[in-house]
Amino acid sequence: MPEATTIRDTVRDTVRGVTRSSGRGAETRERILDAALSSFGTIGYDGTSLDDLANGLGIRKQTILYHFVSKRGLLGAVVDRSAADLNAALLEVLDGEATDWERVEALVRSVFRVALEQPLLMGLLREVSRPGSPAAPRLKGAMGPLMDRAQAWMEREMDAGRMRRTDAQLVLISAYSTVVGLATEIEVLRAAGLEPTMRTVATRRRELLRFLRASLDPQR
Amino acid sequence: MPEATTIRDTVRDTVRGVTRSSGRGAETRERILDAALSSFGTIGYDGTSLDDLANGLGIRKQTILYHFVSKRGLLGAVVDRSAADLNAALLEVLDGEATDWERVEALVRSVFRVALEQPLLMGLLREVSRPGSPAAPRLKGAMGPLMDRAQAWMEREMDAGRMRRTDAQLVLISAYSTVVGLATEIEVLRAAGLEPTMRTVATRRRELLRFLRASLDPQR
DNA sequence: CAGGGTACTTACCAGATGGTCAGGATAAGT
DNA sequence: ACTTATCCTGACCATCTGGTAAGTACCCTG
Repeated sequence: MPEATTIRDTVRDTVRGVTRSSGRGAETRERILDAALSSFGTIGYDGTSLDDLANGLGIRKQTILYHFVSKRGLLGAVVDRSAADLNAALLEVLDGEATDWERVEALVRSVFRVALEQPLLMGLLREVSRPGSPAAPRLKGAMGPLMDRAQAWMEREMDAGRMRRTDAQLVLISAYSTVVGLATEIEVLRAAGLEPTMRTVATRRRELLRFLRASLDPQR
Repeated sequence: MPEATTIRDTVRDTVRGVTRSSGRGAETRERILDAALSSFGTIGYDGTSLDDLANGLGIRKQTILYHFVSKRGLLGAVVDRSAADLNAALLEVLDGEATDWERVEALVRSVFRVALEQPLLMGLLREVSRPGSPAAPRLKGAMGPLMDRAQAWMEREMDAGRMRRTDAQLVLISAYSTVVGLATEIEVLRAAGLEPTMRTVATRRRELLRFLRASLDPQR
């Protein structure tokens, strides 16, 4: 479509103007990350083309490559930033004053809040937790320390008798995949023409909490 | 890599011999479907190239296109066959003599058995239940009738007072995404270096049954 | 044995993809 | 005014993509 050139240039110049008037450089980087997260999380990594991504932003593909070196680099950066977001949400709780079961509940609520506020992030998580995903090791690297910390905390609780003794890692993975499954469920609901309600999510959360309680609560 | 030609030709001729000596035609079709299921289910539709698929089978890409016309056609055929497998497993139960709650339990067990025996199928399900997947409508078309039938049965049960009155479709979707989530969990477990045990799966199944019981059992 | 259908292949292609390279514009430092 | 670093772009490219066209080898049937 050759006649689109005018429009494209207009868009580009507009964006340019905006970019230039406010802070430089870093802003473009963030916009690329946002768009990439959205695209990776919905149509997937392989389904995302740098050209399309750039066009959607009124930018040339080379700009993306300038900031992130390669498509993989972009994926890595997206994963890193998303993992950092998740980390921040969880650390807030882990550093909070809630203890014992309250803390577990606070963690679950925190994760579900993130899942609701940033559905794109869940989409990315699902895309990335696929076997053979090029970013799987990256995610593991970014989320691993937090997982280790959570696991260590759980094991301390077990030693102190405040938690029932089980395989902490297994429980964590179960919880993780429940949350990712929630993302799947929401998408399937949408595909079936049903808008996901608060009730669906709340049900899942209640289930997860019950599962955790059954696994961890020493009283039961 | 020009020197690979010799090897490739050798492979091709060997395969040719095998193909020709035993049953013809239809066998190749099935082999392609198997490989495609595996590839779509793991690295995804976009990540799968017809050339790679063909090379893995010692076949030319055009053979695939001969049998399935296009890449989409191949995906459609894979989805159809997989849906037929699932349908068969479920119909066996739906046509069986189990009634009421026993039937629900039998259905769940049946699905989990399929999930364990054919993990690839679960991978495909996950790939396909992604929003915007090119095969989503196809899957809906293939599985829809069964879902409708299950839903209708549930509503009859509700009318008869043998099931608690709830949104049947919602419950079905919940159950569906639990199973797909199971696939995710198994994969994440593998990524974490843990072999999924029978216990993990059994736990999930128990949870799903409890959820269903809580939703459907009129006694509770 | 001629003819037609089936299964598969070689040869080829247009378009898209990720990526390279050599700049151009702008702001900041000297 | 000159340099330098940052940010972004146009031109270009090798490779891979799904897909088409034109065969070839084989089997079955009349």
